[in-house]
Amino acid sequence: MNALTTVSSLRRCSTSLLENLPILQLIKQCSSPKLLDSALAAMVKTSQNQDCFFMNQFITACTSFNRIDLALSSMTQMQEPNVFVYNALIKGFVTCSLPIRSLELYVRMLRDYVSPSSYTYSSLVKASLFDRVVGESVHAHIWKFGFCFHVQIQTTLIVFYSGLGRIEEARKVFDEMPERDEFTWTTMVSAYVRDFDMDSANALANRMSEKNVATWNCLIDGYMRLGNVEVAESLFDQMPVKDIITWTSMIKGYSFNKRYREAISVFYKMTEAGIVPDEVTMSTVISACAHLGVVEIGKEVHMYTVQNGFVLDVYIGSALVDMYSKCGCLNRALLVFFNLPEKNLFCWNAIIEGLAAHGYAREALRMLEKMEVELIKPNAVTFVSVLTASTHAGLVEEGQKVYRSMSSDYSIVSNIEHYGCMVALFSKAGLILEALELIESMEFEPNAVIWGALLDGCRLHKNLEIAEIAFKKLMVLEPRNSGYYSLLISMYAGENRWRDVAEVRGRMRGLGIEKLCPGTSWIELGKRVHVFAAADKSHSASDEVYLLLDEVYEQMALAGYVQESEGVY
DNA sequence: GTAGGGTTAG
Repeated sequence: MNALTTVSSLRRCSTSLLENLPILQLIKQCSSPKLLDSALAAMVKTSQNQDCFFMNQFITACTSFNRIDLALSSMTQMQEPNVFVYNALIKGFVTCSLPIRSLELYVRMLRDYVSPSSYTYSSLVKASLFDRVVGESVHAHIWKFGFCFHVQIQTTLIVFYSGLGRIEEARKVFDEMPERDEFTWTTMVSAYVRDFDMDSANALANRMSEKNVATWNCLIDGYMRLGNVEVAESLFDQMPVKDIITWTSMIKGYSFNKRYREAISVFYKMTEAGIVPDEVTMSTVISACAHLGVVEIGKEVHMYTVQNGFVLDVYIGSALVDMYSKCGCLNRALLVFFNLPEKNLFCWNAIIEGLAAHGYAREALRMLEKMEVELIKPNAVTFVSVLTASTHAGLVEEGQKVYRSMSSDYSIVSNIEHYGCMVALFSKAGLILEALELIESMEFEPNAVIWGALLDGCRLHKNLEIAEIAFKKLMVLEPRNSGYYSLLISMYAGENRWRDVAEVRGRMRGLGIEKLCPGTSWIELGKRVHVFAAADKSHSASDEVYLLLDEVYEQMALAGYVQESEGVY
């Protein structure tokens, strides 16, 4: 027997296998989107595609593989689809983010005289979350078909109205319900929390016979979001039962309020209390470490996730990438990034921002290309990173190309940050007029960052004329920022215009503006963070630091670095 | 006989 006959006999064999397998088993065993086609073929062959029970199962399977097209076409072949078939497909459209199509199918269902069930409306309310009028029509139908007292449907309606910010409507639904369960109460409390109305949220929560954990959690989250950490803390202490969401909400809340140390300490307390954290907790903690720049703790937390078998999901993944790159460990960030089993937009943004921050502009640009190849659509944040990197590296053409592709290929509208990047890119490259033109083309008012970038470019390229224009604007926007004065003073001094120097100095004095307070950097040694400023001699720890610094300067000089002393006045 | 549906942490 040659190879060809072996294959064809195998084929025959597998076909008959398919035919003999009970159809339900065949559908349930579909482990890939392709197998759905053979399952359907088998059903059509035996006319089982007319069976509503099987079709319901089949459509559900299609939905899980995102093959809603196949589900629809197979349903169209049916002579008498029943409510189960319609419901499966309506739900399928919602799951596949095609809400309008689910509504169209609903209309067809009514035309076919198939009576909707409560399941139909659960899906439909979800489908109408995007539009007020649609949702209201669905609500009307819910009344018309007698589901106005159905607890679960009414609860979804509360979600619907509160999502549109129509809290009074949501409350009306709540009040009109003849019976409510725990979910209903929590949903309504959560609606008030989302509306930042903690008084109403509290009042309602206190009317519950016993607050459930979800409600407590909801309130904690609300107070944290409003910056009321103390109340959140007291709720946390008061509540009788805490779950993982409670602990994670506290960690998240502290981070939200920039109290990262407390966030990390809650994490340790949680583990000491024997509560096992999950992926959400871990990514939150890692991100707190990133904000603090505490790489040692970050590593410890990273180790913890590895040792305890956490799934390296996109949240933990992007948090780790961000943490390592913010802590200066770009290599580790890259290592984590390339080993991620799944990467979403956030992971890509984290690594691109990391590369950009470390000055690897070309690599950041390459990453953008790679991400496009992997069909992840970049967003506005991605472009800010790439453009910033291009600016720092002076990659004018590349930056411009990326900027153009942002609007033409991705229809992303430039925000003020993108303009800021481009103005800086042009200014730094000496294309001062292009920068000015871009500023004038903006559809919103340029801010101080933009004029500041232009001013800085003018200093670099000695364009006093436009520097004065930028300075004038900056005097309106940020008249008390001493940096701009210093910049202009140094430019006048460079051209020996001492009278102008004196004039600007006089203005500074007149306004009582102090000299620029120096920017600071910090470094983590062991588990302590040390803060440095320019020309800082306060580190009495040892002279070694300064000796090392001298050596660094020397190496830099050897590498061809010329210190820019101009402009220091 | 079918569906697992509404609340809280990214």
